[in-house]
Amino acid sequence: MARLRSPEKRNAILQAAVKEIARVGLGAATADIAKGAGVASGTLFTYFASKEELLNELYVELKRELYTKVNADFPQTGSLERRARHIWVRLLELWVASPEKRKVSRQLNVSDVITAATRERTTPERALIDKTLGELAKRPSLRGLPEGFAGALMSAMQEAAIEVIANKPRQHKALIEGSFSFFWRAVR
Amino acid sequence: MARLRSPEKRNAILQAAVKEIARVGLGAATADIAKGAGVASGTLFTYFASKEELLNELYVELKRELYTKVNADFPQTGSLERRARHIWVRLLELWVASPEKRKVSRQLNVSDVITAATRERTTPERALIDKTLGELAKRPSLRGLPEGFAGALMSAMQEAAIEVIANKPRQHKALIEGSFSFFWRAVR
Amino acid sequence: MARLRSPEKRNAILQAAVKEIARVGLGAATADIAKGAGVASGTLFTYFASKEELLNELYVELKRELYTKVNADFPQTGSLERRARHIWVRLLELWVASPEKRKVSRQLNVSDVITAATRERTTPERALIDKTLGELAKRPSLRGLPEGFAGALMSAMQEAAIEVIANKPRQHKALIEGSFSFFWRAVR
Amino acid sequence: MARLRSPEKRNAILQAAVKEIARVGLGAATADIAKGAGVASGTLFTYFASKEELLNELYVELKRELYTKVNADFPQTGSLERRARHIWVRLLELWVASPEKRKVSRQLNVSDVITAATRERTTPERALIDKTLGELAKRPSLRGLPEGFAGALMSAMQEAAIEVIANKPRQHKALIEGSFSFFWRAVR
DNA sequence: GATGAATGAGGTTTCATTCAT
DNA sequence: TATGAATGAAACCTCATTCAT
Repeated sequence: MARLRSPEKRNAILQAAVKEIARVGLGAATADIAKGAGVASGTLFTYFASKEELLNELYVELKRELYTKVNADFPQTGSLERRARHIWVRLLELWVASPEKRKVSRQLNVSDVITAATRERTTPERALIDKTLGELAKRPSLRGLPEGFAGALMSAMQEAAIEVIANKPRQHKALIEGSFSFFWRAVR
Repeated sequence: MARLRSPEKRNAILQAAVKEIARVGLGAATADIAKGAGVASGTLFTYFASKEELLNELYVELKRELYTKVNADFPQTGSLERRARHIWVRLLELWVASPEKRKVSRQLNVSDVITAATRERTTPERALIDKTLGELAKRPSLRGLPEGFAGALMSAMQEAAIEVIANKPRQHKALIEGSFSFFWRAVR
Repeated sequence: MARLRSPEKRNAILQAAVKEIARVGLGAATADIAKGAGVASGTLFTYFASKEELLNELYVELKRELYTKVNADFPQTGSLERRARHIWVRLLELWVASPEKRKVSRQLNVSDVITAATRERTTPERALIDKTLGELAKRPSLRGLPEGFAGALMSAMQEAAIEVIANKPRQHKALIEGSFSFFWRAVR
Repeated sequence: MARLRSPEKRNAILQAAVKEIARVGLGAATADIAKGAGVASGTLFTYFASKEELLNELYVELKRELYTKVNADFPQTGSLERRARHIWVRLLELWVASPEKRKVSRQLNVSDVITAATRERTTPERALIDKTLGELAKRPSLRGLPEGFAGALMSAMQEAAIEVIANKPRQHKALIEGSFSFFWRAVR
């Protein structure tokens, strides 16, 4: 048997990609990513057929990690507010903890490299979030606005929050709570 | 940059940059932008010292155009709601009308090419908007949250709105109004 | 190269090489050839020390197969014409039957990968053919022209014939016969 | 006005391509070709959009040069034999004079890089040759054999001749004449 | 000032070959 | 022996920028 493709190496490449892209943008050279991962430049392409594929896999990995952590100890039987707060708090905490990953996520989001198929791959992990968002969308405050608005809204408001929180990391706990209060005031 | 010979040519280049960047991202080749503007590839560099400068100038130009149109017939003596609605409606209308410009703005925003100095250059034109946002920030609903949150919030919620409106261009008037109602409900 | 474990695997690699080279030229990747042969990419190098060696072995194999089939039921005691016709017909039939092999042979012939030593390795199998060609060269029509011309001539005229026959596979029997008549008219 | 694309540079690249391809085959690196032509590696691509295009242009250039020289002082009113001999002699003389070009031509011919469209581009220059070949094809010796056979035949027999002549450059005049005699004996 | 050919570093990707398993 | 991941040198091509015209 030959050496097997190791998940460690794959992860090292993905991590190095986060670092490099956070530093120089999506134009990050695959050679630099490989070097950052401690593998030869060609090795990257045994794990990802092309830079495009690497970027798409990175997107999935980043989202999955996020959603997995949100899903852990999710208060499924809790009130709508409790569930919404859980999502809000978890996501913001994660973003505060890994600003690089958030930065990369944003770059991937606005670029056109991420295919629709790739985006779909993350839907299973989003089930709990989507269900909560769905309930939110039926609230009187959002009725009449198109489906999808609730989700876009939450993301957007979190973006706003994180932007501000990033500048005041000391108070992040309070700001996360405060921003949720505002959000909840709006949608409830 | 020295004084420029032909503002028309400069504008042609900026317009072509919007088209190209909307099409292929920030990696757009300066040669293609020049061709799109109907000038020689070298000419671009007599108007902009480097691609980086072109991008920064484009950012300023885009923001200025936006703010200028918001400032026109701004209801300075109107109520806070009236002024907030004016800003909301104008910005969303402009984005609906020029999706390419919005796409490019977003790309420029998340990338690191735009310097702090460049961002500051747009503050004068933002005076009326900032004043209104400042008043908004003092509302009870936003009190306790850091300065800047109101602005970030508005942008964010508009992002959410535009995302949804872009898919239903027919109903854009109603959706702009509906999304403002929601926004106002939250902050008032 | 040491003695080889599995002649089947060796043959599979050579066959796959024919397929791949016919498809994409001499630049065919060894990894693709290995895959086509159903072996691992590294395995190829236990049978052939290098790609160059593989190509040289392939050349020999192709020629040997050709000559072996020509030598089978060779009319050794027949007239010069009979023997010449036998060679002519057999070779053209084989080429018609395996266009891929012929294509590969041609590519190998014009490239510089095939060494003189390799070419020499096929001489034993060419004995009958060379003897016939030698007799041909002594004909009045070819006298005065250098040794080797007869052989080059036959190959060349067959090339011309096959080129045309390839486009009319239905009539190949008649065309093989017709082209031989012409050839014989020339040299007899 | 900027520097204009210079035919000299284009020719230098084509010549360098001949040298390099004759030396190492069609796998010749574009960078080496550029260096051989005394231009920067990128410059090659302002004259030829891709290596493929370079190869196709090279094919045309090589054929045109050949045919132009054959067409010069072509004995249009001469007998069929005279015209055939003219073609035969001229082509072989040119091949003897430029073995590198002939080698490259052969490589291009057997590879699949040359498109049908490219081949067609050389037909105008082939008019005189084709007309002569057409008359040849109507000779009793070739009647019954498909159209195109005469041309393929001449090329092929010349290939055979050149193969032999290349080894005896001293006697090339005599061998060219001798080989034509043989050819003519066959078709007349 | 305007032009666009020239430059060459740098980008992604391929591939023959090696070698740990 | 067989495997296929790992390697890194090239390969082709792009592109921001310069500069002769």
